[in-house]
Amino acid sequence: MSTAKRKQVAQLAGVSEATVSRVLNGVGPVREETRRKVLEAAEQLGYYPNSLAKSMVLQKSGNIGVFLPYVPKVRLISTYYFSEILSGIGHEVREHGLSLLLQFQSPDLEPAYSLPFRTKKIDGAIILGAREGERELAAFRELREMEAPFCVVGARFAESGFCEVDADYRHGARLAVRHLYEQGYRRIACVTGDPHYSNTLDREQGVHAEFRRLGIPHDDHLRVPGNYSRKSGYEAGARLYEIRGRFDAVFAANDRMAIGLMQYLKEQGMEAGRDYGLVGFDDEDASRWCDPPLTTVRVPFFDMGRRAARMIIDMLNGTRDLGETREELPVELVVRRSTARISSA
Amino acid sequence: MSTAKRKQVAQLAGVSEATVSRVLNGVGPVREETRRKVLEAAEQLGYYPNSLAKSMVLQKSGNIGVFLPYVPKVRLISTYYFSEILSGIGHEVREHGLSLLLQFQSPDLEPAYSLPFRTKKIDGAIILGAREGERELAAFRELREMEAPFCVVGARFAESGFCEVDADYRHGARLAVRHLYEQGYRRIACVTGDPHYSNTLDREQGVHAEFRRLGIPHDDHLRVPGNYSRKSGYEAGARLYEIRGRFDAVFAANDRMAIGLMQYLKEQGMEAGRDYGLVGFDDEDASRWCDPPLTTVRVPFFDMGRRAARMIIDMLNGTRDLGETREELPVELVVRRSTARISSA
DNA sequence: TTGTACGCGTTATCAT
DNA sequence: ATGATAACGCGTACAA
Repeated sequence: MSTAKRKQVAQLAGVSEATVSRVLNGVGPVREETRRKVLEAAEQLGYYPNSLAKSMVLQKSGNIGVFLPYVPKVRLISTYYFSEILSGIGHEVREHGLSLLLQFQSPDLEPAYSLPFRTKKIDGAIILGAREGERELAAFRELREMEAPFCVVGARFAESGFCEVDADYRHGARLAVRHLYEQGYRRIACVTGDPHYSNTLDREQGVHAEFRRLGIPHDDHLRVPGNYSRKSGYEAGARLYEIRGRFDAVFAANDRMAIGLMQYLKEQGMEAGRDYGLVGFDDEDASRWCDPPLTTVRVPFFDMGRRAARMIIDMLNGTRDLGETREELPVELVVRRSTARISSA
Repeated sequence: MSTAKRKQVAQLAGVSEATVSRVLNGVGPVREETRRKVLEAAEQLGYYPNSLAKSMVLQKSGNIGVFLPYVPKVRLISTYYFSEILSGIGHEVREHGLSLLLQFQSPDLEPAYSLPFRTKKIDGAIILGAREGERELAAFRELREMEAPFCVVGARFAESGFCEVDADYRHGARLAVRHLYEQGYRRIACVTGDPHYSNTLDREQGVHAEFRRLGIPHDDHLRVPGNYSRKSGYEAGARLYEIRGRFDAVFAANDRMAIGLMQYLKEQGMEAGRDYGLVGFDDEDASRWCDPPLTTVRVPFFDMGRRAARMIIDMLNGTRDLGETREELPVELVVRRSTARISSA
């Protein structure tokens, strides 16, 4: 392993260690010739500064922690979502010389956000997939009291004062419902998501707000609970099939459920965009190529990641303070064939 | 932020700093009462050891780097693959007190595997999505010369001496072809993947080996190049449709392409499992719920991640040496409806 | 069983 | 423009 220390570079260059640092960090005045000598020596010795020592003296690790929730089936459920956000974070963070330290959450333990801060492993944190509840809240309060820079992505907390980057789910849901309405659908069923996430409620509120605006009466039979898995969508399909006379369209809280539902109904001979309207949420990859392609609401996960990273970076630079900042990125309706206008309207 | 140092704990407990360390690290003999006092003091002060200082003196960062390849559309192409492997790594690494440092590769730059080693940011590395070619090879040789522990996942390098964890693609391809044959298919087309990856060749070799064994003649028209994207599969579908009389089944080098191809042919009225046989590779999520569900070869990405992590951990512990170790995890044929036995065989 | 003292490789301050 | 030197917070011989 390379084992050249600053000391040796200094000796070879015939200068002091301090000068070596100055040259390599580009600080302070340095005679051009000295500079050259140092650079040469460093090059020759294959010297690379030890980032641990650097971190030590600077009192910052240079990493930002990314907390991934424990989902029994991350692998099955939220692949798309997290990959996108992570890519966004990585994209933003790359040029700033920061590193990402992945933090996998443990199953039933309390969320352990503060530990890596306490041990100085991370300077800031981005928290993904936070759920509602007192436990999360307590963990966040702790972070706030420590004045630890952190940003929650994809969740809203009533008692805020936290930094949050989210999408405008409510508006997205309204767009979706409005679109169904404009396509001639009137009896709109709603497959909801896992109630542990704030954005599940957001979507539902959006739906109902738009119902009110459009004068669509509320029908509790048309509300089917799901949990964002494809399976739960499939099962929702089954439940709705039993009352197929009562709905002519479905709003599903995410694409996976929409696709599961579409599949069940297809097995019963009902085709989305022909026998009923169907709109999903997220615009994940599969939505473009399921059959028929799914109308959905595009959520800018990648940008959410970027934005969150940006915020943390700013906080670390002192450019932004840690206080409440809730940002909701806009979503966008993506119209595909699953909501073709019904002829018999 | 928490700011209690070891010194204060020592004072409060009325012992020396060394003793504090001994207690907290559980080394050396310590009188039980001393132990208790120290623990109490630490608790009371909210003391957490500074991992930077610790790393500094131990000369190891405690992180292992995970290199993600630069793929213009990671987001579209390889989500499933990487999520799985990453989860596997995380799962294995969690209990060992190691952290994962994500390393996003830059576009056209040389692979920069060695830098984080040189700067002591990581103690070991897991490299994902390595491509064939002199550049990668040079980068790996450099690591080897540095005696840096690293493990390449999902790739094979002829000049090895590297540590590699991979899947038995060749065997998987043979299983797939054999299955098609057993289902009565005889004229098997082959949609290949991106030739920059070693496992692309592996699969193709497997196919041809099995062709030979079964006495299936080689027909170059039935080989359609793809690049693992769904789009390329769709296009392959178009090409094959033009010569639809000449093939009765398709082996696609991954599921995404298989699904794209299935989609194109469906648009032309050809149904997989009825009008032709279709088998994919990977067993990604979507394969279970496309229509018809796709017969495919399951690749244990999650386990590959675990295994790679395990190897690095062992290397760091000195339990395993850095030399050549190529491990190929077994794959498994998953039969679904896309290869239903043809009736007219 | 416990304390003393040194070193890990930097950055940054203060002289020079 | 450059050189000493003091931290940074911890592990660990070695001494007691």
